[in-house]
Amino acid sequence: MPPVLHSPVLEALGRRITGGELSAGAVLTLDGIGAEFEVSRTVAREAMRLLEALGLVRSGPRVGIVVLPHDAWNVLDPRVIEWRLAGPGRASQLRSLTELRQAVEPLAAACAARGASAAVRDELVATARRLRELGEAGHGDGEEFLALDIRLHELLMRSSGNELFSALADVVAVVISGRTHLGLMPAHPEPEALDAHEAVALAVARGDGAAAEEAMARIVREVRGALG
Amino acid sequence: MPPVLHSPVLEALGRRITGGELSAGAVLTLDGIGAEFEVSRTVAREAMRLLEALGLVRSGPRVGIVVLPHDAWNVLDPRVIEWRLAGPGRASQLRSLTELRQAVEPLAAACAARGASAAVRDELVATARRLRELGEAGHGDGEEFLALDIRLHELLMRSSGNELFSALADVVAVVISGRTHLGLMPAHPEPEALDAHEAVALAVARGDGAAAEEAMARIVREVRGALG
DNA sequence: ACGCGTTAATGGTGTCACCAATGGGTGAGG
DNA sequence: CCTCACCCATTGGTGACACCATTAACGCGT
Repeated sequence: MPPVLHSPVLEALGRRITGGELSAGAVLTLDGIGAEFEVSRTVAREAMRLLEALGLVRSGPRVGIVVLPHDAWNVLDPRVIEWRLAGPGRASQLRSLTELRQAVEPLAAACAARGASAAVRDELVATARRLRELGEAGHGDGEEFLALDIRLHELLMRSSGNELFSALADVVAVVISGRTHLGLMPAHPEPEALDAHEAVALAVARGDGAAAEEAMARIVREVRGALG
Repeated sequence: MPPVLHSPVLEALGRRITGGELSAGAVLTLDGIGAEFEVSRTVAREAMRLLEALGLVRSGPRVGIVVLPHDAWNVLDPRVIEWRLAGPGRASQLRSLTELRQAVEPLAAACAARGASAAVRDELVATARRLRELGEAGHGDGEEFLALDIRLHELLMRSSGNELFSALADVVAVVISGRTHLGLMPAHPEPEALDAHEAVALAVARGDGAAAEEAMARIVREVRGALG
């Protein structure tokens, strides 16, 4: 709760490495980190341990802390994802993530059609309806549209009954958020996109897994198309 | 590798929490950990930080280290997955993971059909062929069959051209391995399963993404059916 | 000049003692 | 019985220290 995070160090170093500012093979030392961020060795060590757990660095005696090549990174960790989305290469990262969405979200929607609670079904159709209103009014790039879009996808993932899909809800949220904050979202969304969102909600509401899966596939395909 | 891990503490605590031995709300203290594992407070703190990064615990002054409910866990982290597969609830975990495979692997196979190198295509068909031989000879539950099965799926994921799918290759490997080591693998695999594996390999070899996706979907559907 | 064993410097690993901050439990007072 | 202020257990963070693996430099012999 106290956002007083003991590790702005981790944040800075993580972004620096994932952003390519520190490329593979670069070497850091605890003293260097401590000096730059004006922290003690202990907290530098803790930040380093976290970085190590994320697969970004590896440390050894006499060697210091060496930055690992990107194929050793824990690319599925939310922190790494966010850092990479904030740095250069965000386009490529966005493509990879969208491909993952393409794989997961349709199935998640199908599962949600089987397992969602009544309250969730209601909120889904209400959200989709409001989404259509905002989209047709030309606010497809606004904050409220964004929040509702995220909410709808999050509801679907979390209601899938699969904790792994639930965990990916955060990732999807970051991706959606990233898309509009990078200015890739049109003020007037494609009508078929709005149709598809409503179709997913309605399909889940009536428990039609196949239809939900198909409609969600349409959504993600459209998103993917928009990225090239 | 420096598997010379300074933190058997993390292993032990992680398994204890994910296994339910320490349920949500349980409280630990650094001194307690230090005393039990005979380590200093510093290393106990580092282990705790890692646990915290995995979403297993939360720590605060005067509060100690409280175990978080399972829906706060970082269920997509390989370590958490492995711990949970080793403890009770492995059946449920296996179901969730298989559902994830069902979502990801078909698309990954389709991508691999577009992006795999010539060497990979060759190895894929060779592996599938050997797999059939072993399966028909009644060694479907043997170690060599397992290794080849893992190798085939790993090749597909890693050749997908998507680093996120690559990262999931480890997970898939653990799942496949878990299935046979838990005795859920028949000595004589279903002929259609062998057919499907060969079909995937051949489809990828000739660059037919749609066929690869369909065949892989058949494989995973069969696996899922075997779990109930 | 080259190869190889020995030695020294480097920098992480782990421990300890210490102080600051915090927030939940406790008990006094209304 | 409820409120609220205080206390202190426990984490957060610092600095100094010993230890030791690894690397690089050195020196010796050929």
